[in-house]
Formats: sequence, C-alpha cells, structure tokens
Amino acid sequence: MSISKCEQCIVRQFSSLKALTKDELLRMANCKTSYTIKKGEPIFEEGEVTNGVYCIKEGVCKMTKLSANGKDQIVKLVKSGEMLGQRSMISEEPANLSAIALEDMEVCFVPKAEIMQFFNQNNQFSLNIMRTICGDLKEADDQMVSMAQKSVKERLAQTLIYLEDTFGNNEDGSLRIQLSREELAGIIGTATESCIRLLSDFNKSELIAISGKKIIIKNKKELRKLSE
Amino acid sequence: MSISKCEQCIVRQFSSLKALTKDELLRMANCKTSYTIKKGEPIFEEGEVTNGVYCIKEGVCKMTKLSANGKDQIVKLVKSGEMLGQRSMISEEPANLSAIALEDMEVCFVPKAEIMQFFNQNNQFSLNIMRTICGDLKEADDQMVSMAQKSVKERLAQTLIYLEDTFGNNEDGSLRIQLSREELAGIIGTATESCIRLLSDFNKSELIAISGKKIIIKNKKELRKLSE
DNA sequence: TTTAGAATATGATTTTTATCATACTTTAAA
DNA sequence: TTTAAAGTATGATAAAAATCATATTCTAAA
Repeated sequence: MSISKCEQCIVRQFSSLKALTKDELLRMANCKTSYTIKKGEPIFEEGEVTNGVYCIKEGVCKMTKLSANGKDQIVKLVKSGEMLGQRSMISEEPANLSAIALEDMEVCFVPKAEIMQFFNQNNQFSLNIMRTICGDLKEADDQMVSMAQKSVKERLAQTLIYLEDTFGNNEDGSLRIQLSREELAGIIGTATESCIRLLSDFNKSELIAISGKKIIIKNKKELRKLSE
Repeated sequence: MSISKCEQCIVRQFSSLKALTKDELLRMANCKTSYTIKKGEPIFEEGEVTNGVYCIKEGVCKMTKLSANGKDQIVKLVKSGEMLGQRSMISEEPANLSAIALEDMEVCFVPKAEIMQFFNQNNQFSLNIMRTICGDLKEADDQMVSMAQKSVKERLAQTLIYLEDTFGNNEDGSLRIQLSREELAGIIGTATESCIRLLSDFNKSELIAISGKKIIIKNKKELRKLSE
C-alpha cells in the first residue's frame, strides 16, 4: 500500500498548507489518514471533539448547525482544496458545526499534534491559517447582515449566483453542485415550500430554467439585480 | 505629560495583550496614541484602512454594517478590555465594519507595525489573537443561525438577556447599557416599530419594565424560555 | 416492473413582520 | 421657557413568509 504524497495534493495548492516545507509535507504524509465519505455521510458532527483537521481532496460538503426549532441551517459550503476544523482546533473546543458530504468525498485527517507543530514552527503557515479564519469571519458577518436585512427572494437570488460562481456549471450549463430544495432552503434560511415557490417564480419569469433537480441560470444580470 | 503605562491597563488584563512581556508592554506604551471618543462618534468606519488596532480602555461601542436597504445592522457590541481591528490587520483589508461609540470612550491606537512584531516574536500573543478571532467566528455563525431560524420575538428576548449578562445592571436594576429602540432593532435585525411593539408586549406581560429608555428585566427565566 | 417513500409542486390559509400614518413624549438648542 | 427635532408609541394596513393540505413526480428498493 502506497502512502500518497501530500506534495501534489490539491489541498496543498489552495490552502494554508502551501507554506509547508518539503520536509514538513513528508512528515504530514506519514501521519495522515485517508477516508472516503459517501454522499450524505458526516465527516464530523456538531459537538464532536475532532482533534485534528480534515483536508478535502475531492468533493463538497455542507457545514450545518441544528437550530432550536429542529431545522438544519447550512452555514457554509466547503469544497476540495480547503480545510476543515481549524477553528475548533485552535479554540480547543468541540466542533460548532457538522460537516456532511454533499457528494462522494475523499478527505485526509491530520492529527492536531502535527498541525500545531507546524503552526508553532512555521510562521507563514500560521499566518495563512489565520487569514483563512479571518476570511471566514468576514463572510459570516456579511451573511449575518444578509439574513437580517434581505428578503427571502433576495437571498435566493444571491445564493444561486454564489453557487454558480463558486462551483461552476455542468456541460449543459446547469449548476454543478446539486442541492435538494430542502438544502437550498437551509442555506437561505427559509421554509422548503417558500424556496420551491420562489424557484417556480424565477422559472416563470425566465431568470432560471428548472428540469428536475437541475437548475440553469438564464439571466444572471437580472438575478444579480434582484439579489441587492 | 506622562505616558500612561500599558501594564495596569484593563485591556492588558482581558485581551490577547496579557501574553506580552514587560519589555513589549513598554514598547507599546511608547508608540500608542490615546483618544477620547464622544458618544455617537466613530472610532473607524467601514471601508477605512485602519493600519493598527484599537484597545478599548473605557466605554462600549457598536460594530455596524450598512446594508443595501440603507439600514445599519449591528453585528456586535464591544466593551472595555477588548480590542478592535485585528481581523482587518491580519487580512490586510480595509475595515469590514464601522465602530461607533455608544457612550463616551477612551481608546488607544497601536500601529500595525508594532502589533505585527509582537505577533511574529511572541507565540502566545499570536495564539491569543487567533483564539479571539476564532471566538468571534463561532459567535458570528451562531448569530447567523439565530437570524435565519428564530422569530423577531425570540431574538429580542435573547438580546435582552445578552445585554444584561454582558453589560450588567445599574443600581435600580435596569440594563446598564442604554440603546435606542432603533439600535436595539439594529441588533435583532427588524424594523424599529416592530421592536417597540414587542417591548410593549413584554412590558404588558410583565417580562420587563420600561420607564423611558430604561429597561428592567423582571422575569429572566420566562424571557430565557421565550428566546429558545 | 411494481410500488412505497421521498422529494417536488402548488393551493389555501394563517401568522409574522414591515410599512405608513399619526400622536405623544422627551431632549436639547435657540 | 419655548420650541423644533428626534425618539417613542400605537393603530391600520399591506406585504412577506410560514404552515397545513394535497397532488404530482421522481427514485430506489422489493
């Protein structure tokens, strides 16, 4: 069984890990554990003590939090090349959010001890991690303002644009990432029926086209206007 | 004119600065600038390049963001002993939020160059800053879920409890921090009239007592139940 | 293939929240 | 002190969104 090198890994290219030296990467390759996560399965769940970080080699997952009324709010989507669990690791707290696979995934787990060693000895690495978390904080603040001040329609338009810009399209032009209506509602923070209804409206006014689960953005300009 | 020492400062006791050595504190005392900010005035505003951090020696301020519809959303309240502007400093971006004094304040400005030096040479200091930002991120995520999933009534109850727990009471039992109805609405993310109306309801059902701007929490237990 | 269960869709209705209008009260400046 | 402006309060109404009810379509397991 060969241990795949971290050096060529997509996560290495796009995340804080790009600051690691060859030596550090080798150390990481030796202590990491690779997992395959099936669509719908959790990588970790809210309240769990993770004791390390996860590198996403392949696939997309949703970060959710169960609210008091029993609905899952999707706080964030995370795609390949990114890392999970840094916040809990640094805060030394259990996970605040669950990470659930939206498609089949390949992830690597790197134990906390290893990461913290890099963190303490490699200044650029720790600065990178901090920048990532700072970026997350800015996004979270912005999203909070959206939730508080925008209508459901505006948030749906915004989310559709975000999905296209972040995850791209299939050959037929439809959004590459396919969410159930319930999940889409979970991102924008509304009832599933309201989300479905608004999608129908967008469809009727030819902002989007719907065929089954597939959604095609037909008039991005207008949709962007709607989202403001 | 005497330069007040940072050593005894409240900010030093409660913030990341507690990790600084005596020598570092002395350096900071020599490069800091002290300001008095009057109630209602900004410490800095959204989009401004701050080039340093602010230590809050005295007073409370609101962190706001102007939304597309022209309303100010209050993202967070910050009180004496805390620091402002770390996120922008680390991200090397302009401020994402405005900081406006809710009461007369005393703050000190410490230039970025100085902070980054501590940051690079003092591991515990940088870890402390990171923990602070990680804490902010967790709070922001949680608040986002509240905004998305809770009713205005629940959010008002939650906010009143938060205000008492965080800022305490005056001798007469009223909330120490006094917000206008508009500001309170800006925290919970609703229209000012809706906020006023719900306060009236809470008053009628004897959860709180209102006299002018003063609010007294009379039935915290019930209020806490309402907030869930 | 049949078929049960889940997901999607849509109508009807209720609840929540925003908006507009207006009155009252407090505050601070002339 | 008076007075204008801002803040607070409340009613009436409209708009937005949730909920409940059903129907339809899709999907995967028997």
